[in-house]
Parts: sequence; C-alpha cells; structure tokens
Amino acid sequence: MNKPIRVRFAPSPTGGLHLGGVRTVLYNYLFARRYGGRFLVRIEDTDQTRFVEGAEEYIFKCLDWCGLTPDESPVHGGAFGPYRQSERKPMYRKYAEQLVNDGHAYYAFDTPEQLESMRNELKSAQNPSPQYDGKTRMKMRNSLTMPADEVARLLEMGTGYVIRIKMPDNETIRFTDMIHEEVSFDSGLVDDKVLLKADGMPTYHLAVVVDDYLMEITHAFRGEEWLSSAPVHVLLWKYLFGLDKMPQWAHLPLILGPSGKLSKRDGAKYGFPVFAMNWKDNKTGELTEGFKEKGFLPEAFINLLAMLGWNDGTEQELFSMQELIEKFSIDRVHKAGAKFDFEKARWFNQEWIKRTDASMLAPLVKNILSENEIADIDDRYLLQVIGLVKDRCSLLTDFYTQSFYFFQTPAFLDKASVIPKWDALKKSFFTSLKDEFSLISHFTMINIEESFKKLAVTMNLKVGDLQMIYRIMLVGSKMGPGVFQISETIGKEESVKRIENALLSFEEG
RNA sequence: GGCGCGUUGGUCAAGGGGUUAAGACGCCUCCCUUUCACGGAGGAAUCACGGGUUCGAUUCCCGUACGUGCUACCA
Repeated sequence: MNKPIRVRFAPSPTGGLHLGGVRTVLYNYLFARRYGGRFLVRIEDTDQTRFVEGAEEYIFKCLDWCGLTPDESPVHGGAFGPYRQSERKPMYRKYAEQLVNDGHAYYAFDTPEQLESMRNELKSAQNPSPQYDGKTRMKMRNSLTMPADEVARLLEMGTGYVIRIKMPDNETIRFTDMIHEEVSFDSGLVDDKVLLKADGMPTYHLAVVVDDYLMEITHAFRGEEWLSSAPVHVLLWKYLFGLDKMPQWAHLPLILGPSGKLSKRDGAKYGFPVFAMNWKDNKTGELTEGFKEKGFLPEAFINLLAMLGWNDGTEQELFSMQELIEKFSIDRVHKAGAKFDFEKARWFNQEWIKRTDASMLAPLVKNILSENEIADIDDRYLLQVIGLVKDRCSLLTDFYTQSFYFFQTPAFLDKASVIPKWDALKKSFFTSLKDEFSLISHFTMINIEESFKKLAVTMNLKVGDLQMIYRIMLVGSKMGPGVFQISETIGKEESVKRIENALLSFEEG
C-alpha cells in the first residue's frame, strides 16, 4: 500500500473557527508534512440554510495567520476540485441511487410534519428521542412500505423525497481508529440517516464518503463528535467503494471549556477567546474576540494547540512548527479530551515573546501602540524599548501597558505612594538632581546612577526611597526595568522634564 | 432513556504489574531586585470507586460512578 498520503480539513462555513477546529487542521497539516503527503481543505457547504457570508474567506485567513497553508483548496486550486461541496452537487445523486438499487438505501416521502408526529407519538421518558430506524421505518411512508408502482408514481409527480440508508439489522460494525483502536457498534441501534436531502444536496454522511473517495483521502482526521456516526460512513464505504479503499480514521479528542464542552459563550464568560481570529456575526453584529487580536503570536497559538492532546514523550513543551513536523506522531495523541486552560495558554505566548527577536516583534508592537495613539515611533528606539520590556509581556497587548512611558510623559502619577514620604528635603534633592544631570555629558545609566547616589549621600538621604520616587516620576507607577535604565533610554531632556512635572504635581498634593 | 468514547494533582500531562508516581501551568515560601516582571531554590497538591487476576495493582479484566459526544432533510 503505497498510495500517496492525502489528508483533508473539511469545515462548514457557518461561523468562527474555534480552537478544536484549528487543532484538527494542525494535526492534519503536521501529519501531511511529516510523511510528505498533501493537505487539502474542502468546504462542506451542503446546508444552504446555514450558509454564512464571509465565513469561508475567514477560515482561509485564519489558516494563513496560523501558517497552515493548504496544498489544495477552492482558493489554492488542485487537481481534485471543485473543493466546495455545493459545486459538486451533481456528483452525489448517482451514488445515492446506486445504493437504492443495491437495496442499501430507500426513498422516503415523509414530510417534516409526519416525522414530527412520529417522534411525538413515540416519545416517552424511556425513549426521549425516537429514531427513524429498523424499528420504525416500516410504519413510515417510504419505498420499503409502499408498493413499487405507488413509489414510481410519486417520483414521477415530483413529490419531495429523501434517500435514507437502510441500516442492517444484526451486524456488528467494527473499524480500527488510529487513536481509539478497535471501535464497534451494533448496526440495529443506528438510525437510517438521510443521505440525499429533498433539495438534492447530500448530507454530510454521503458527501464525506464520496468526496474522500474521489479526492483519494488516505487518512481522515476529525473531531470525536463524529465517532457516533462513523458506522454509517463505514457502511457507505463498504457498499460504495470497498472497505479496502476506506481511509484510516482518527477521531481526535475534544477540547473542553472550563465547564465542559467548549462553546462560544465560554469566551465571553471567562474572558478568553475561543476563535483563532475576530469573528463578527453580521446578523447580530456581535463581535467575538480571537486569539490573534487578544495578543497571541501564531507560533504560540500553534504550540499550545499542539500540546492539547499530544506530547512527544519528553519534557519539551516549546516546539516550533518545524519541530512539530519532525516529531508529531498520531499514536501519541490522547484518547481523552482536554480542558483548555487560558493561564497556560498565556504562558506559552509569554515564552514565545521571550524567544522571538525584537525585530520580528517590532511591527506587531507598533500596531498595538498605534491602536493606543502612540505613533511616529523611531524604529531603532522601538527595538531598544522592546528589548527592555519583552520579558514582562505575556500578551502582545501588554506591550502598551509595559512601555507607554517610553513614548509619552505619564499622565497619571502614583502620588499616594509618594506623598507620605514627601518633604522639603526630598524636594530639594530632586531640584538639585536636575542641576547634577546638566553636568553629565554622557547620559548613561551608570553615570546617572553615580550622580544620583552621590547627591543622596551628600544630602544624607536614603537612596532607596529616592529611587522609588524617581521611578514614579518617570513611569507613573512602581513597575518597569531599572530606573536608571529608563532614565537613560528616555534621555536627559525628558528625564528633567518629568522631574519638573512631578515636582509640580506633588506640590498640589 | 439508548448507544459511543473517555477517567493520573485545580489544569495540561509522563509513566505503566514492584517507582520517593516525572515535568509544566497556576498557587504558596524564600533568594535576586529598595519597583514590577524575568531568573533561581523550595513547598502544598494526583492514580474516581468497588470487585476480581496476581506474591504484588495506579498499571490487566469486569462492574459502578462521573464526564463528554451522538441520538436533525446541521455539520
């Protein structure tokens, strides 16, 4: 078996792309790259009622930001197109009809109302969700219960119908999942899923099998929520193309939110994103924040996602995409779902900020600053500042709070920390300090510190207290790198200016 | 309700018949720093429960509980 490896990500364009989706893409991508295969994206837009404008474009933007470029897709092209299922609509019907002819599927004419009433009649505490299955199908209006000429007549009249799979009675359906190993189902307990809808579109079940076959997919990765319908897919493979052609399945463990299933709400509720990038719902106007906008580096996002359900067995936690490609293996993917922990996610980002060169960070930081009305920044100066503060940022957005005072005189001074210690002597220290500064020809942190301390000793004052006050004068609060470092960076003129400002401000009390 | 899948500290997790049950995040203490971080050194905290199998089970088997997914002409 030397078929070239081909994997796919098959999203439906209905909204934001969340964590679990991106991780599925990532594992697909890593697997393809690891084994020299092809990674393709197929858009599953068979449900016309759920189509969302802009969602497909958004998905590709997210992949782009993550650095997960498909080899084939509706926008990247490829020899197995079209890559949108809506554009493949005419291809599915013949397979559905073939199944009917072979006795594996049947026409069903039940209207939505009739289905509804069947369910209502059968519904009970013991059976809260009655199925269209081996037990009920003979009570319904379909080509199994109606005489052939009646069926032919209805079809001829153009009566609406769907094609349903006829699940066999007493079969055990087994397959080997790359993650869960042997999985088995009793066919009699699975319902007769609709394969072809009344509008002529296939459902996911038919489309995924037909397209995986036509696109020569060898390994199919998807979320574990699909495991329950896998028997339908296995059966379709058996009936249509042969089990030997079926891709190897890998059902990925779910990513859970703080209280169970990860939902869009969790993001809003717990203050962390669930989508890769900002998603705006055009109907409600609601904006859901993405990891990118929250201040994540794509490298960190990829890294943390990779570690949610996989590790290489060593203590290493920080991986670049290249390292992941080299080390990823499907048999080290977990069976159990993982609860997403935003604190750990922040840590990954912090580590990536630390290990990313200031010059790479510069354009991103520039953006953050300009969003906060700090513009016209000198590039060399910016690099210097980034170098000073990047170890204290865990999100890119932290660069503003950690560095704004390098670019503008602080508007707010933490006077509460100064006033109790403030007196005439200290005031005269800072007044004299300005004069001392004017004597310094090279305004470096060493020289600043030296004259600062010399003056303190001369006036018989404690250096520590003064240093704290000086920090508040320059920064506004008790934070940031060394005070003399800051002073050197902003320069003599600005340092003096901030001392004067502060002096005035402290006088006001 | 039925069916599927799962269960090592609060979270991510290594390990897997005999171990002091790794490591990371978070939390706490201390050091560094008269700031806040970074960094360093420590600390508290785990094998869901009950039966087997075995000389010995966290590890294998069976139950139970719990969690989660599916149970749509949605994916």
